Amino acid sequence: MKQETRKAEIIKTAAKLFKEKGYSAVTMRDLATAIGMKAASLYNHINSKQEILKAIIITIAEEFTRGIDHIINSDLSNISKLKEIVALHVKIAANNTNGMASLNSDWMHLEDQLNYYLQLRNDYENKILGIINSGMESGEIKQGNPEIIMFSMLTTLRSLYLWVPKKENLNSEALAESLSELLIHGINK
Amino acid sequence: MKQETRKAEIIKTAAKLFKEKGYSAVTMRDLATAIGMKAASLYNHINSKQEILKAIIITIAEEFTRGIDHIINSDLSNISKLKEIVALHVKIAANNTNGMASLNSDWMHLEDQLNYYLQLRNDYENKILGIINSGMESGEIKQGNPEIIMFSMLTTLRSLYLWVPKKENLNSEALAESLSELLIHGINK
DNA sequence: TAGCGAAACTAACATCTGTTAGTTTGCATG
DNA sequence: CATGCAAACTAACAGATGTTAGTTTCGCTA
Repeated sequence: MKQETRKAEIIKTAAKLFKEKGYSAVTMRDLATAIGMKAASLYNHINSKQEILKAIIITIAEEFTRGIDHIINSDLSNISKLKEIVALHVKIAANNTNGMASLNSDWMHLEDQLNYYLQLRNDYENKILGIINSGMESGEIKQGNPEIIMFSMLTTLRSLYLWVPKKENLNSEALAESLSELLIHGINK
Repeated sequence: MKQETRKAEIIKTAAKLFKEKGYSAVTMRDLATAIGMKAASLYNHINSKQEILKAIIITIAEEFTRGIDHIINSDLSNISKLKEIVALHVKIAANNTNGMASLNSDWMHLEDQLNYYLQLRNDYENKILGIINSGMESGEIKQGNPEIIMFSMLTTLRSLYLWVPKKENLNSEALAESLSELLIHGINK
């Protein structure tokens, strides 16, 4: 097996540029320059611009899927499951800030993989909804509109990539703890 | 004064397309086709693609600025001010769903107006931070990291445009009420 | 040392892009 | 009916874009 380092470098650099300007506004010449080569040389390592986007987004989406399946299959309480979801998002956002930006903002530019991505996202949201509903039935969670709760929680978590890199002094565990506390108990004294 | 309807239609249609694919991926030919004219004809009404983006984003950003200044200058409690901010976001998101998408996702493609936009956004965030800090001092709000609270609240509110249009049966007042309750008191029973 | 292969390069392509110039159309007013 | 003007059109531009073809470079192994 050859070293995949060059391909990995291309994908990593692309994710950084996609975060700054979005997929459509980043050209293959931009990407090549950022790496220090000519655009045509990129094609020794990748097949298309689209393939780069797919590698970035699908990798993370599948990571989320594996994460939530593990949480769902645990025997934690519903509130604890939600806390684990917060921790999952904090961890992925911390490890792959740039990729998360593409997942959030450039998924609509997926071509062949668009339907697959949408399916993963839909399944993910339904699993969270299931936990919230179950928590309401068991009395752990206040009655309310489960979709509003999921929306609020998930948009906060999905936007973590914007915010995590600014706070390097705060470690992941502490951030996950603060966020869980906030989302579950609110701000009211 | 001539009728501004054609220009307004161009900006409104552009906002819709920008929401779907992002500023960079929407061409002037796409926009013209969506309206039912040729690309060159657009220039009888607008000066550049960039001007359209500016019209969309700066209009909303200034609306937020006016809104928060009004709230800040009221004599409401800090918690009530936060509730008013929620209502402000719900109202703007409901009235201008497509424009909010550009504000959130395409602000970095502003050229001349980029610094002005960033200044408005920064001022806005600092005003919210001021309310949260003041609420902690007065004992209305639990001690905690004010930036995490603001981040969580603001990312939820900024993403409302993704979600409001799906829930046409829910009116703005009810949504604002539910969201306030959720953000302030959390989900814990 | 010869030569093989990976990975860089130059050159070019066909198409798309924002925008301008110049022309035509058709309605409202004299 | 004549005419003036807003707003549409066609044609074209100069440059950017993703990608391919063919060539060169250079370190490793036989």
